[in-house]
Amino acid sequence: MRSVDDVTAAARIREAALERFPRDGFEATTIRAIAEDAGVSPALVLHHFGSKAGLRRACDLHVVDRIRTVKADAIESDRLTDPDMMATGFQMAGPLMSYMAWALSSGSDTAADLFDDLVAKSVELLELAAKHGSLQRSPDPQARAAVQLAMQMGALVMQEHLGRALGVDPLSAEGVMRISRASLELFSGAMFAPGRADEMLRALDTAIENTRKETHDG
Amino acid sequence: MRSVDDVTAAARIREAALERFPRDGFEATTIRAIAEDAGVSPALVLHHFGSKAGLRRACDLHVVDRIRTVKADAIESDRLTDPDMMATGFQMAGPLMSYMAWALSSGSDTAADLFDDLVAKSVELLELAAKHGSLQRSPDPQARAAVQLAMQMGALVMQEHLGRALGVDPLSAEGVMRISRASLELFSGAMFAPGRADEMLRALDTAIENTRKETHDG
DNA sequence: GTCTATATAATGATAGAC
DNA sequence: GTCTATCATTATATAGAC
Repeated sequence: MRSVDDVTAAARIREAALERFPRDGFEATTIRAIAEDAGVSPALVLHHFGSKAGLRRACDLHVVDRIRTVKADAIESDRLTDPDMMATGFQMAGPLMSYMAWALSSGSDTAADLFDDLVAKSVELLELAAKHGSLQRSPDPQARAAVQLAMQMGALVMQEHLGRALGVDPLSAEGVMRISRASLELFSGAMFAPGRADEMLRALDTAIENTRKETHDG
Repeated sequence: MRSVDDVTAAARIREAALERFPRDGFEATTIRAIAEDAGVSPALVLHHFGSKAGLRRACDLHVVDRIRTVKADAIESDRLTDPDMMATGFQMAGPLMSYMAWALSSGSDTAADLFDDLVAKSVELLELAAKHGSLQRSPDPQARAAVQLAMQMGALVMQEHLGRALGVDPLSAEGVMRISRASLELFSGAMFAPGRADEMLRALDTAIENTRKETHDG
């Protein structure tokens, strides 16, 4: 029999750290504070995780592992509709993704590995969707996937500011809706006057081509 | 007569902090390290800025002030073409914007104020562009502007991962080009099959409408 | 597994000479 | 304005009892 508060001390410690690290930062978070949150002594934290760095590594691994599972399930079960993909960062595994975004922003190797894997997976899936005809191929699929993921994760890091600028809790139903809608609108090209986007894209491609020539000449 | 390295000690200290804070984090950066970078004693850092927090505040204010100036100039001189707006975070004031992105991600009030101002300014400019016909109005301009800015700033925070995933220095000419192009492609709707984006947008609007009804009923 | 007590090290900050 | 020397605090981490 195991109630909500009756998990092992190690798990409680990890959960406390999972909440504190992103909110206060790694250095600013003290073992003492985590111990108090978890209702244990500071020494027990070290006993279970060896060091503060060890605790962080355990948190990183835990989150990354759960995200991998969730993603694998989503892909398996074909629950990977496109609108979901856009809003995925703000829904579903909200806290999980928030931690992941923080981990990325503060230099976690474990999170970096997952980032690379997610980009690779996204490139694969995009290629699949292109074959199926629901999405269009990019001339630089790697860059498109990486930039999109960076933007999603980045927006997650900016949650606080997003919420304040919009006057809503970004994780509330209304917040998620407005942010999802705005994301989709941005990614749909609805912002541009018809034809304008393509025109700009071509201009940029020309500029890129010129740069490449210069590089090869010089 | 004033050579590059012969600026005032206070300025050297500030520049060192400007580089260290985003790279190592505020807490992880020691006054001693900054002092060494600037070639002065730790005590002089405190003498000029009062405290570590004071030094950070000085950095925040300095960066925010310079960004405000740059933005104002850009608007004044009409150098605010749309492709520039997209890539703005990665070009021009690269280091400036990188610091700003870090400041936002680590809870700077000063940076938060600028964020809000930039969103407001963007809403204004977008409305102007809509009148002029080069951009289209959004049903939720505030959300669109805020999400776009959050994504740009967020991508900046993710620079390191972007660079690694792409195999290029994200601030090199090639890196900026590829990232800019991918951004533009994403924001142009080129990813979606024709009609698909509008369809999804309508579906989301219906969902939002339903949520709103439920909220008013319940 | 969990605690109390403590060692050790590093940091922000101060005092005061020059 | 700039330094040297030092204080006071606080943090991680360890030792060892229960």
